[in-house]
Amino acid sequence: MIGKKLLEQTCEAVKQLYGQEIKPGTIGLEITKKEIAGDFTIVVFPLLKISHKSPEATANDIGNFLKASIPEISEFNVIKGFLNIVLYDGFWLDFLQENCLRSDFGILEPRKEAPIVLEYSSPNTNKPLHLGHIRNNLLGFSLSEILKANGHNVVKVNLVNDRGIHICKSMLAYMKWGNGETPVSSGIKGDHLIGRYYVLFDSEYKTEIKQLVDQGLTEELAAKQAPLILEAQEVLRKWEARDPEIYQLWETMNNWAYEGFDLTYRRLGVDFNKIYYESGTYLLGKELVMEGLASGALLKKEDGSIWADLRDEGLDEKLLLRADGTSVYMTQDLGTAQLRYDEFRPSDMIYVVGNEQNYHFDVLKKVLGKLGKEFAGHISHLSYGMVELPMGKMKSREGTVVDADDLMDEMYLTAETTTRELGKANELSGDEAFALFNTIGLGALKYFILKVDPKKNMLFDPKESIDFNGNTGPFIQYTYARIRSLLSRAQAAGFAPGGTDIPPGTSLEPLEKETIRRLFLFSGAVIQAGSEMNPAVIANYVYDLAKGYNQFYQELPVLKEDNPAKLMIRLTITEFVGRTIQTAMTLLGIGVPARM
RNA sequence: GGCUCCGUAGUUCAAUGGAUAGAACGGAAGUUUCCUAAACUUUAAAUGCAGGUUCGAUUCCUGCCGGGGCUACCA
Repeated sequence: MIGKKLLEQTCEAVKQLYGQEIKPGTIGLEITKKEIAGDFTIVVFPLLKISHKSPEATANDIGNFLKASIPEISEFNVIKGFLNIVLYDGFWLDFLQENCLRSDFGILEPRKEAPIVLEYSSPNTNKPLHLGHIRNNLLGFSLSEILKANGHNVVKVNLVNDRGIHICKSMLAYMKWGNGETPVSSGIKGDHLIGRYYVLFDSEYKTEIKQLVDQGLTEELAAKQAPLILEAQEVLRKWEARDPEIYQLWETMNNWAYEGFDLTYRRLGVDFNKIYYESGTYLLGKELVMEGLASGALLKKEDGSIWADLRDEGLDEKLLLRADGTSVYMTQDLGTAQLRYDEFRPSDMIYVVGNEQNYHFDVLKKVLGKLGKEFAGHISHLSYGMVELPMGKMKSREGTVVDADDLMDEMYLTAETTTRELGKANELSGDEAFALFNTIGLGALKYFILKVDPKKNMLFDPKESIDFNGNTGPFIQYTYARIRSLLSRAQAAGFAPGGTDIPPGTSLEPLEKETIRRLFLFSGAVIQAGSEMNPAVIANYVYDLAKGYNQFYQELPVLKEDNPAKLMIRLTITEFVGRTIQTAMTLLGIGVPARM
């Protein structure tokens, strides 16, 4: 509001003073830096060409104009080309009183418009979820919350890769060496049990390759001719032909995986509105490919395989259907996209997928475009960086994968140990303690992942583990718990935050005003996080808010303040900060405890 | 090789082209008869190299050096 007014009036000032129309976008409006007197700063350097005056003179011109036209402005100062504007404390008090009790502060009303379909998670059924999936799931869930807070209607979808050569490998290994083992008989979580057979396949396969190489074959040839891989391919063909025995085993093993995934998802706190299965979409993909072939958009090679030629668009040729008629990853993604479009008529389709698949999504969009799908232009890819370990990339075959379930177990244990060491679990019941350790442990993990810009690779050191002090989830949770504690004391003493008792004309102390200014910035952070598809914006915002409040809390008495007006202002700020921390953490998918 | 992303304190992360490059951890020194010390305060410490555009560059452009990813009839 005030920001918009400042920009508009600055444009008006330029028009009246210098006789030239400019767009608001050409002016830089910022929050004044902490060390400098002021609330908002307008950078006038870009206007010098129009004003033909020095930076100082230009800033003074505009400052005088704004002060005359905007009643909220009490004064201004100029440092070089920076026009620092100071608002009356009354402006900040009004803002505080109007918003402190709103549960929807910073959140936009849902709009009635076509939904955004957001795909995330996308597991393979041949192995359990790991740290990379955790980043994916946390980003996807948080992004959905952020988009909703921006007024969008969001449909969260999961696409399970339940078919393909990878699951056939697990199945083959199970048929050969499984001896009828089940999650119940072994006591192993279903997804982990399947993962074992995938690993087993891989090691046996490697052994075969080595033998063939010893017999004189090249590595490449050996990998193609090893009996196990040929058998796995045969399993895939049988599966596509709906061979009853194979099909039944496939259903059984996939259900093991789903049971395992459900537990992991529930614990992580993520969910979906709809789950797609690749087995249910790849046939539609095949149809689309055949249509594309008929229309001449695609081409068939001599061996019968079908391709998209994207060479004139800067990419290469892309296989869409193998010579034996079986489909590939791209085939089903074409079908899935079409299915989603038909089902939801979305305004946009967002895919949360690692940056190693950037090329895949370039190709997907181009192929859909070639097939004449206008929704191809509404596909966007939230491409996130990899999670690296100190040793480098995670490799399932080398056993350096950080398992999602194990990691959550460790976080829980660390939370428990730390809390007990601090003596803060003594008065809790068993259920309360369990809930608290989960909240803290997961909060630490989630914040650790989400505070990093999604686009960037990030490092995770399992040995160093995740800290609970400093710029962390528990730090923010702790700030919240102290606020809740203070608020319940206030209630007991008969004080109700809300600011009705604040006399007009009350002045604010620097720490009070600074905290209110931080609260003021929340709406902008929500909008920025949404438009950039970046939860880290919210994470960094809420850390800054909590950090600032801790200083406020340390330096200023609230309930022990003698002056009733000051007491009310500080209590109201406390209430407002507590609500905003909770809202922001909800956008990240992180819970906050009433005490810790 | 081609395409692409990334190089910021010892370490992990910030910084719509704007003021003196912010935090946290680790290091050094402090704060508790006071609303929860998982906190707060003080302090040392960084933009890979060389050019260019600009009033102004960590940010944009070029080259170099270093690292990741893709370049599959895997997903």
